[in-house]
Amino acid sequence: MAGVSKGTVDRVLHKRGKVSKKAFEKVDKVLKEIDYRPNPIARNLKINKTYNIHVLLPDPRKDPYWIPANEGIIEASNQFMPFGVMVKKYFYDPNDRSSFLEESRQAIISQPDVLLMAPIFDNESHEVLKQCCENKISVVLFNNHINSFKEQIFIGQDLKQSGRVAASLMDKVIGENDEIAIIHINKEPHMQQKENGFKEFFKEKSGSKHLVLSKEFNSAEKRRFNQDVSDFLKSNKSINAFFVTNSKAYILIEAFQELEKRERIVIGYDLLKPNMKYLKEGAINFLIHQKPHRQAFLGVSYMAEHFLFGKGLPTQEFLPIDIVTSENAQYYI
Amino acid sequence: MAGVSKGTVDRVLHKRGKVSKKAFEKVDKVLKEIDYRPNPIARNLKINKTYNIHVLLPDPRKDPYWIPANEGIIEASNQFMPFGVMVKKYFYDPNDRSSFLEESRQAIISQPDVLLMAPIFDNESHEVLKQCCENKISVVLFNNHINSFKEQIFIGQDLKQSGRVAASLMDKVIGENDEIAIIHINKEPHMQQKENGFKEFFKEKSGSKHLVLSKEFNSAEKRRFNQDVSDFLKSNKSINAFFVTNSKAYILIEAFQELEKRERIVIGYDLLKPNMKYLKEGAINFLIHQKPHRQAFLGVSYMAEHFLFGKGLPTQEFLPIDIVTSENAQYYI
DNA sequence: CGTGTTAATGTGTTCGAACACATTAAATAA
DNA sequence: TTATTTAATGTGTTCGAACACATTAACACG
Repeated sequence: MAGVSKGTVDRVLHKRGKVSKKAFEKVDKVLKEIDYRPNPIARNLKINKTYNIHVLLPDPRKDPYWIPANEGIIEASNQFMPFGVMVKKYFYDPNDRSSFLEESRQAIISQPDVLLMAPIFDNESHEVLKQCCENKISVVLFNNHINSFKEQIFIGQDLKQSGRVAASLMDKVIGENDEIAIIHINKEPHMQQKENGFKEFFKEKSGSKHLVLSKEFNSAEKRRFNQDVSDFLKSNKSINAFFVTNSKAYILIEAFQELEKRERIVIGYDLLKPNMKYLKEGAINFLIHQKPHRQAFLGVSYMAEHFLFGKGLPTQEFLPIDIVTSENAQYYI
Repeated sequence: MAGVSKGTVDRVLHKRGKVSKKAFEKVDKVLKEIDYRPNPIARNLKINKTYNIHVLLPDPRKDPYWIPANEGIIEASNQFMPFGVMVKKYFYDPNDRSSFLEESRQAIISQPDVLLMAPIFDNESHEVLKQCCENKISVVLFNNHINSFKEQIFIGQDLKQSGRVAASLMDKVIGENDEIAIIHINKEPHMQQKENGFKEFFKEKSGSKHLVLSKEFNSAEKRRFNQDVSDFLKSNKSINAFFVTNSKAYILIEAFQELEKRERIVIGYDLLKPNMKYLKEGAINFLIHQKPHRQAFLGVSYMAEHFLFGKGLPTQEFLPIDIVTSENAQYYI
C-alpha cells in the first residue's frame, strides 16, 4: 500500500532504523489510515517460545485453604499448555520457613520467566524477591501483599477493607449492646490488617457502642484450644459476636459445641467444607470469600496472556470481597 | 516420527480417509506417545476467518441498567478485535416490542455466526429464536432465561435463587415480627421468579412468622407513583421491610423521602448510581449485583474463544449472586 | 504388455509477523 | 574514474496447521 517492501514496513514497525524520511512517512501514513494492529496470533506463532511460569505455594495437604488455589493453577495450566506455557509448582510447608526458602531456591535456579507466589513469610519473601530481581525473574504475588521496594504485581484482596466488610455485616446483624471479639487463630502477620479495618469501621460509625476486643488462639492442640476458648468466654460473658480473621472459623464453632448452647454471631473467611457445613446450619452467619482459586488462576492467566498476546498487566488487582451466605454459597465453589 | 509425510498425518488427524491400516497405526501410535495437541494459534492463523457476533440489547440510554452490559460488550469487542472477531450491536427500546422485532430482523438478515441477546420479551424472543434456528445462527441468551425447545446457551443468574438470597439477607437483619413487602416496579415477567424464591425461603424456614405480601407499582409518572406508595404504606402500617425486585429501589427511596422518617429495611438490585448513593447513606441495606457487565462480556468472550481456540461451551452458566454493602461495593463497579 | 482406475502417499502453498540475509543506491575515498 | 563504504531497501525463510494438488503404487482389463 505504501509502495515499499515488507522489510521497510518491518523496520518502521520495530524502529530498527535505516529508513529514509520519505519512506517512513509513506509507511506511517498508511499504518495510521488502516489503524494497523499486528495480528497477535501470527506474532506468537513466529516467536514460538515456550514460557515458564513457576508457582510457589503452601502445600494444600498441609492447609486445606490452599486446595482451591492449587486447582486454579492447574486450570490455568491446562488452558495455556497448548499455547506453550509451562507451569511448574513448588509446595512448601506453611509452618516451616526453611522449606519455603528451600523451594524458592529450587524455583529460582531453574530460571523461569515468572515466579508466582503467596508470600506468607515476610522476611523470607523479601529475600526471595531480591533474588528474583537479581536474576531478572518477574514476580507476581497473590493472597497477601508485602511492601517491597521492587516492582511486582499483586493479585488479591485489600485485607483492611475486607475487615471493614466484615464489620459492616456485623453491624447489620448484631444486637444493640452486644460486644464483639476479633479472633485470630494461629495468627499470621497480615491478619492484623483485617483487625484494623474492622475496628476502623466501628470507630467511624457515630453512635456505635459495641465493645470490640481481639484475642489470639493457637489450635495446634485441640483440647488446649477448646479450654482456652471456654476460659475466654467465661471471663467475657457479654461477648456473643465473633469475627474470625482466617479460614479457621469452624474450629471455633467446634469449641462452642462443648459449651452451653446459645445464639452467637460468627463471621469468618473462606469456603472450606466444614465452614460451609456450619454456614448451612446457621452456626456461621457470613463467610467472606477470599477467592484463592481466582487469585491463583488470574496470576497465571495474566502472565500467559501477556506473553502470548501482549496484553497489558495491572500492577495491583484488588479482587472483589465476596459476601457469602447459605443461599449464594453454591456459586462460589 | 512415524516415517510418513505430513499429508498422511493430516489425513489421520482429520479423518479424511485414504490411509492404509499400517500407516494409520504408525501415526496413531506416535500421536498418542507424544500426546499430540494441535497448536491452536497456528490453526487459527491458517483458517483466518473473521467471526461475526451480533448483540441485541436494550438501549442503555432508555434504561441505565443496561449501561454496564453495553460496556461489557465493548470491552470484549476490543479484546477480540485483533483476532478477527467482529462485534456489532443493535439497540432496541425496552418499552417497545416492535422495535425489538425490527432490530432482531436487521441482526438476522446480516447472517452473523452468533446472536447474543437479552430476551426480555417472552413471545417475541421465541419468534427470534425460531428464525435463528432456521438460519443456523447460534444463540446466546443473557440476563434472563426463556424456556425454549431449542438448544441455546444461557449466561446469567438463577432468578429464583437470587430471590432466596434476598430473603436470607432479610431474615438476618429484620426485626422479629416485622412484615415484608415485595415491590415490583414496572414488572417484567421474569421478576416473578424472584418473588417465588423469596417466598419459598420464608416458607421453608420453620418458626418464621413474617407476613410477606407483594405489590406492583408503575413509575411512569413520578407524582402518581409517590402517591401510590404513600397509600400503600398507610394501609399497611406494620410493613417496614422492602424487597425491590429490580434496579429501581432508588425510586422507592425517593418516594419514602416525602413520608415520615423512620427505620426501613430495603434490599434491591444493581449498582446504579442512585442505588449506590442510598447504599452508602444507609437507606438501602443490601444490593444484589446481577453482573450485567460480566454477563455480556462472557457471552462474547465464550463464543470468541470457542471460535478462535476451540474452547468448550457451557450450556448454562449461572453466575454468582453477589451481595453488596457499602463496604464492598467499590469492587463491583 | 500397456493402459486406465483407484487407493495411498507425498509436495507445495498459504495465513501474518519476525528476522536473517541479499541487493541496490548514494556517498566518499583512492 | 573506479573502488569502497554505508545507508536504504528488498527477498526469502520460518513458525504449525490446513488444504489443494501432484505423484506413486497396486491391481484389473483389454
